[in-house]
Amino acid sequence: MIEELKDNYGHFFENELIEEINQVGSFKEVEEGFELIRPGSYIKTMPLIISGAIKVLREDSDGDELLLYFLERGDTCAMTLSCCLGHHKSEIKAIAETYTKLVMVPVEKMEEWTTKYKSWKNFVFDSYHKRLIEAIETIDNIAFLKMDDRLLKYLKDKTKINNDHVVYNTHQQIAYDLHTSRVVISRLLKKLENEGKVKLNRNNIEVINI
Amino acid sequence: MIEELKDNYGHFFENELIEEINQVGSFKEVEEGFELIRPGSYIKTMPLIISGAIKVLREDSDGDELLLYFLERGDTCAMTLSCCLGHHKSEIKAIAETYTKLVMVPVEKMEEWTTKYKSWKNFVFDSYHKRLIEAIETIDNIAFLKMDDRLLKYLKDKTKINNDHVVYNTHQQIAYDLHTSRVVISRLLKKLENEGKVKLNRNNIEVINI
DNA sequence: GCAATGCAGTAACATTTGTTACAGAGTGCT
DNA sequence: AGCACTCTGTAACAAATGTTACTGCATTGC
Repeated sequence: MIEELKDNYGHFFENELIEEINQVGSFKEVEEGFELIRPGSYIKTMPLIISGAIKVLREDSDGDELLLYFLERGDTCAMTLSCCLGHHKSEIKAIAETYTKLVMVPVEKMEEWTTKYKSWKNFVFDSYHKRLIEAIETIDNIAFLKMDDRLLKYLKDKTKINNDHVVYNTHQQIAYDLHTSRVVISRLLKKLENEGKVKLNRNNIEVINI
Repeated sequence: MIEELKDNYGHFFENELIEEINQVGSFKEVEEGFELIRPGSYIKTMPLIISGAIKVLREDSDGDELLLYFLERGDTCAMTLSCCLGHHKSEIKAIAETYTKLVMVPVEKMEEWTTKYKSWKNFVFDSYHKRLIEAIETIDNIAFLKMDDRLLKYLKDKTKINNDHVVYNTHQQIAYDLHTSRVVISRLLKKLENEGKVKLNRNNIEVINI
């Protein structure tokens, strides 16, 4: 585990901190679709992502969903951070987007380290900043973009995150993430296909040129 | 100034910190409508709000606006925080919603204090958490609510922030905040009036029962 | 092979939101 | 009073999005 920590967090963290993470953290591998965080739960460990990707969703009281953003290697979940440090409930849901490797760090340590290691404190501040920016970007998208542009952006993000120009999703799944209906997504995808930007297959979408 | 600091931040901060804020901070009073932060600018001082309210907006490249949230007594601007600590550009615009009293703290101190005072570090973490939550609530509103509910929520927030059941705004101003058109707001307000929830006057809206 | 199931395509329609245009009422100024 | 200006109300229309219903195709399991 220590090698993977060094590779992914070595430029942020001092060696001592890496060693400490290695001692108290537990290594975890999860399959695609694994639910890491459910809304309303209290969180006792914090994930540091080694590889893979996690998608973070907002869920409203009716169970309607909306994709907030993706987390990647080197990221951590700011909501978990603030839940741990502030002892609040989770407001979000996190699901493994791909097969993902994580190191889980217990809450108590996190707080201790914000005093002990400057690099950890900065990492925490930086994570907050990034998540705040991403939340605001999500607001931009919903508020200023129409559904066709949001769909395009979604496809772009997916291909980037998964490093694959084919998006293995049904129209229904995309509709959930963007909080709209399957019919709307099918309609817009068809339009994109006619424009030569994607090729539609069963259960996947080839992104050609966007 | 020190009395006002003690009254508003005394429960968070140690006396020494209060004293230090008093020494290095500068007191500032701004009129309603004063632009505190403009997007793209670098920020060199951080505001602590003593009294009044500030509205924080997102602006897109076309100059379209969207209200993100209000800040009140005891709050600070998380975006300023992260801009200062991370030395990024501002992504938002902040305007005094009412006559507002502030203490402006220079950036250098802010960073120093995160190490020196535990209460300051926690205040910073807590501010981040609150802003992240509010950004996510804004996402909820835009994504899950229709315009009529968003308008209702806006009126509620305004009456609360200004502590006045009359909202002194033109329909056009509300339309800017909610990123829609004046006609839409007029239409929906008329509907609310017919439902007995508001009373419409020239340049103001009496909130009756929402 | 055949039934059951899930997925995608499409039409027809409803609703919500945005746009344009214009009228009238209130306000402030001279 | 007369004028310019801003604000609000309203109609008529356009566009975007959401809903329902039905079709056929591919896959799976029997």
